Amino acid sequence: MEAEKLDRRVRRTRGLLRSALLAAILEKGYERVTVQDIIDRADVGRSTFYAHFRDKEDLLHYGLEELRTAFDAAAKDPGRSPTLKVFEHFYASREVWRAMVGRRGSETFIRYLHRLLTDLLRSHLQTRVGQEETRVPLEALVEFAASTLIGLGNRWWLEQDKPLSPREMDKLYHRLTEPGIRAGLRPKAAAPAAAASPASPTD
Amino acid sequence: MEAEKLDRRVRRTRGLLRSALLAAILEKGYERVTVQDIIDRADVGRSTFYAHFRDKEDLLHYGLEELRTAFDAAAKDPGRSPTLKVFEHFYASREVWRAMVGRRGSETFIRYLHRLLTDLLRSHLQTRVGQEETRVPLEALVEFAASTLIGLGNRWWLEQDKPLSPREMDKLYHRLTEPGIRAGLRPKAAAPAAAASPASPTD
DNA sequence: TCTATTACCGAACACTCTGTGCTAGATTGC
DNA sequence: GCAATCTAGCACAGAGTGTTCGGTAATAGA
Repeated sequence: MEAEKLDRRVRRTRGLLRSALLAAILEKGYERVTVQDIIDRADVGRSTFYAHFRDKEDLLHYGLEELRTAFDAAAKDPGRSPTLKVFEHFYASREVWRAMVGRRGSETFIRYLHRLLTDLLRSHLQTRVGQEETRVPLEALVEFAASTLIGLGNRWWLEQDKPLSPREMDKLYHRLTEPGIRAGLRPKAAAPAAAASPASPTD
Repeated sequence: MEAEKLDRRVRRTRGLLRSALLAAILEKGYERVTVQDIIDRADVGRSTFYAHFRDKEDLLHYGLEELRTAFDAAAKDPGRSPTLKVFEHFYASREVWRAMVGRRGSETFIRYLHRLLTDLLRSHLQTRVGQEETRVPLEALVEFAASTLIGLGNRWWLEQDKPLSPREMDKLYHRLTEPGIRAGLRPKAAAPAAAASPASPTD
């Protein structure tokens, strides 16, 4: 993307900083990591750090660029379930995700992730529903899908000793969310028979 | 609870600190509030603060005690939907909740809230399902219900200009989650007719 | 009302971290 | 090889944290 034409020293420095951040996160969790930690670990001068990044968060975003592009790609691929792609990402580097989202996780990061996922799911749901006016505001559905994805995916799934495979997880996710989303997406149709009791009419 | 037998000065100080924290949160968001802010606002000595609370977060928890007891009560009342109670709480002080959970919100706090809600929902689901072995691990369902409650309730609902009433919100919540929960709770029964496509042979 | 107890104040202190500025020296691209 | 660019290292001001301590008030209880 832009990684080619840079001075070798710059590539080196940024690379060092990125891995130092990652290592530090794994060790103590993002929130507790300080710029000091990072530059010590990377063995890079203080001023050098600030020559490249505004602060810790800036560096984080830089390190997460590939993630965003991966998600964007997933959103544009209409073929397969975008959530499976997400779960695969989670699974592939679960230690990192655990450190980022779990107990010692990072608020900043979760917020960032949340935004990525809402963007992803919004565009997915939008193509799915077309122009129809949905029974429930689309944004609510997006929020529903996204928070479940993070909650279930990170706060539950990855905390397990022996997590399900991404595919199974995706299946589980859909089993839980699909009915609700379907109900919400459906245009203004027959009497809903509300929620609590009957609940029968899936399709 | 324990508020009776305390020295009047102690009550005063803690009260001042609690409201100072609240005010500061409303103004700049929890994360940006410093101990300095709090004691300035409360006009209380620095050492006094630390005589009562370990840090900012400790004070927050103290200020949230009533919330916990309210939720505990809701959990023990088998009559009505516990989530409605929660939504009513949210609605009653939406400015605060917005400040705590919204844009400038606090992930520390969300984490805390998340725990409260998982406890609440776990006990609710548990009584509901009894001894049956559920199709989906109960913890996953709890997580599903809780993250949806926070996401939908705080990140979407309260951010609206003219939010639905708590009752409507509760209905919406159930419309989205009930089908999934039902599917997950159901013991190992007949062919599910699953979710997305066939997804058949689960186990 | 008196008194022993308890809580508060304020200021100082050591500490950690942040972000900026500057110069001398090393590496790089060409 | 040489000019351009990057890095190291250090010093600095500023903000915040959490602790300590002696003096001063307010309180509870008799």
